[in-house]
Amino acid sequence: MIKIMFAENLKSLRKSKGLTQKELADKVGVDQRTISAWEKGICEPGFQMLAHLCEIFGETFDSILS
Amino acid sequence: MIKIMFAENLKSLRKSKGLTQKELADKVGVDQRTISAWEKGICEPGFQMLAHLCEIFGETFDSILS
DNA sequence: ATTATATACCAATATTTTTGGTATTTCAAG
DNA sequence: CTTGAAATACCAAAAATATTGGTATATAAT
Repeated sequence: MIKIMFAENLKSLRKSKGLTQKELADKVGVDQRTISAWEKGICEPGFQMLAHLCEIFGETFDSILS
Repeated sequence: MIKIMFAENLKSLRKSKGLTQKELADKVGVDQRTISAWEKGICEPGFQMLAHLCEIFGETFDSILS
């Protein structure tokens, strides 16, 4: 059973770009607390939003999910 | 704006394995109509389920989503 | 044509995600 | 230290999305 690493990956990618949760939230059009929830593994975005995040960070689906 | 091809990919992967919606549904533990909805782009599975589907079809996240 | 199997539709339910309001934490400046 | 501002997190309700019960329609084989 594969573990989805999205939460941790998102957090470290965001930090590596020097962005705050609020800044990333604005970029993708959600609230800062949504980013917080994603990073804490409370919930996850849909595919379209995931693609948007991949685009921003220059990552593939595979790298951001595993 | 990237188009997510999940719906079409899922359908063709399922057919390439010679599975019916019901058979795939049983494999992953959902109803046949859920598979139908995924294939018609009405809704989409979560990451864990997506990973399960990738595993079954021997595909990567990238190949199943793009 | 009849039966069996496969897929799709609608509407209600269940579940998940998102946010309003706010609390806590972090951290730099004095 | 203490203060103030920026960053992140918590709770509960709202909003949005996914799933399924009941059933209809379609596809295929005999």
